[in-house]
Amino acid sequence: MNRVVMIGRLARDPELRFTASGKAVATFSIAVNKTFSKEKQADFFNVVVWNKTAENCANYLAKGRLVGLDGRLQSRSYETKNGDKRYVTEIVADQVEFLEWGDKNSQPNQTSQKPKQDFGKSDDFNSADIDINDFQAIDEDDDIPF
Amino acid sequence: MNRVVMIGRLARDPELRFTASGKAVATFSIAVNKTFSKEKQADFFNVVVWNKTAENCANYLAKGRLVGLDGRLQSRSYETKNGDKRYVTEIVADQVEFLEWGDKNSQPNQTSQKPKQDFGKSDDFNSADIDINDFQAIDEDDDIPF
Amino acid sequence: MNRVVMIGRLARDPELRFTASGKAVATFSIAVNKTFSKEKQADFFNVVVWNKTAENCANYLAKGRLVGLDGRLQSRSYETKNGDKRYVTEIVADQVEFLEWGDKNSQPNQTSQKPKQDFGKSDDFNSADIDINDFQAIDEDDDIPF
Amino acid sequence: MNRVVMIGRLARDPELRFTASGKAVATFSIAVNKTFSKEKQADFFNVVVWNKTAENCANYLAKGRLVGLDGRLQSRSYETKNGDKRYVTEIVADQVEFLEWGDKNSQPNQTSQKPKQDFGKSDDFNSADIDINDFQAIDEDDDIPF
DNA sequence: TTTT
DNA sequence: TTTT
Repeated sequence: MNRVVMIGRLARDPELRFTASGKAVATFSIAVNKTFSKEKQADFFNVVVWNKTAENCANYLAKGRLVGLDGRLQSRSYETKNGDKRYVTEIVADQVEFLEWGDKNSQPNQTSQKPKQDFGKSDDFNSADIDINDFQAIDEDDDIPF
Repeated sequence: MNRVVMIGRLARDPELRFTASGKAVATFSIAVNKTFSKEKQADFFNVVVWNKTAENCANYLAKGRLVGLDGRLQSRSYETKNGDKRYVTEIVADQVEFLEWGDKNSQPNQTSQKPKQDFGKSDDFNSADIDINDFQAIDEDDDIPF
Repeated sequence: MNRVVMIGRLARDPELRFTASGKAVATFSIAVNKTFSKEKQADFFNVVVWNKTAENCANYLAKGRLVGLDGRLQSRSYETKNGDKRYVTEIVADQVEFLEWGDKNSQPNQTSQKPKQDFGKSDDFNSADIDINDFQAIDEDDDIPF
Repeated sequence: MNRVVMIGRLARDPELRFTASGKAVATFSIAVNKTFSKEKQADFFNVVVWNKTAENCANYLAKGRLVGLDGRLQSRSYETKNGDKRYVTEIVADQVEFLEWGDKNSQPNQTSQKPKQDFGKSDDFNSADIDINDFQAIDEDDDIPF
């Protein structure tokens, strides 16, 4: 069991890439305000999203937008250029709920018309077709993942 | 909102320290088996526990024991000796459920007599008395947190 | 371990009551859209909130508002007037995140000025001062809880 | 977003049934100890599990066994024989982690040999092939669901 | 490397 | 007894 649930704001625009096998991956980072602090501090986490949900994030999210995430935590290691191993902990979200709407470049507007399909709750996530090695494939071309 | 829930095994014995203000902090790392993999792979995460729960973890947990964790995710940055900033993401558990019992040095034994108090579900966690700066206090004396 | 996390809309205005010992309790129900359905169906759940968070809900939430909930699930039984036992499962939320703002009677408006204090993340929830019998106290005066 | 995570013990043996379309459904109830109580009280919840995970539960779980659940909360209504509507809230678990092993009739034994496949983390759950009407199909033949 |  |  490994479950992570968050509400936070994108700290930067999502970045969309594709694995060797053609799968979409979006990455972004999210700012989650700390509960127990008066002075507005936040925690920042890296988020990875796959498949159709990744494309929806790339098309409909932008820096500053509020989202709900449901997924799992993942640890990954990679080599720096000077050869040392670095460890990264990131959220792999299988559901991204859009809490503010608008297209990528407009101002967030919650009362704006949503697209016909509900992109916020992507039901196209199919755990069966996830290849755990796809992310390594990305690392081959592009060695600093974040 | 920021919630993390996991079941996994301690990858090393808990380490107990105390902040300047006398608060107990235990740290350990946890191995969580990946769901979608035949070859037994795991994700490893760092865990921080405070107060009485920290002491219970130090007294009753050891490498290999199975635990359930309920808490939040936290990001923290620290300086390496050569002055660059490094980012760490860790789980701050406010509840640790012991799923295998026995004292620190014995073999895990689930049917063994539990201690009179239920240490697994520590109800002494009081969010009000957490000082967000305590962890910095630790960093002053001891600069590589994990 | 017992954890529930949801995002949904209030299906009715919150109702605020006080226990014999003077503690505030708010109850409302929440509609959560089902993920795997084209025809917009929802699940409806009863929610209970205590203390200052209860008062904030009563003051700042209304039917239709979007909220994030973090809490636990609780089962409770009560007697009907004709003497049979009925079982209820409800969410006891210790954190309510307001995802749309405005006062109780205005239209939700996300870009509206928030109150100075952050009511959405109530940090006044103190598990230590919850008396598990308070809810029974309510039931004495008022025997159909929802 | 709708997420429920629990650790608890089966309060009765799982019951296995099949929908009209041949899908397996297991139902059982789970006892989860309340965190804030000295006198061992528990909350009881109904749990529904589908497909291969349902069959694994029926084969490997029994009253008293400890499990971790990860799923969502669902509300459902049904008619009593005398025609009034009754509302039920239950957990639909898409992952069941077996925390004590042994076959259905033996004593739980955590150190016993696990089956070759890991039944505890069922990776055969495929959201795409869930038919939201299957449960109604059950209700037709068998009108008191629990 | 950070959001309202 | 139900929300957008």
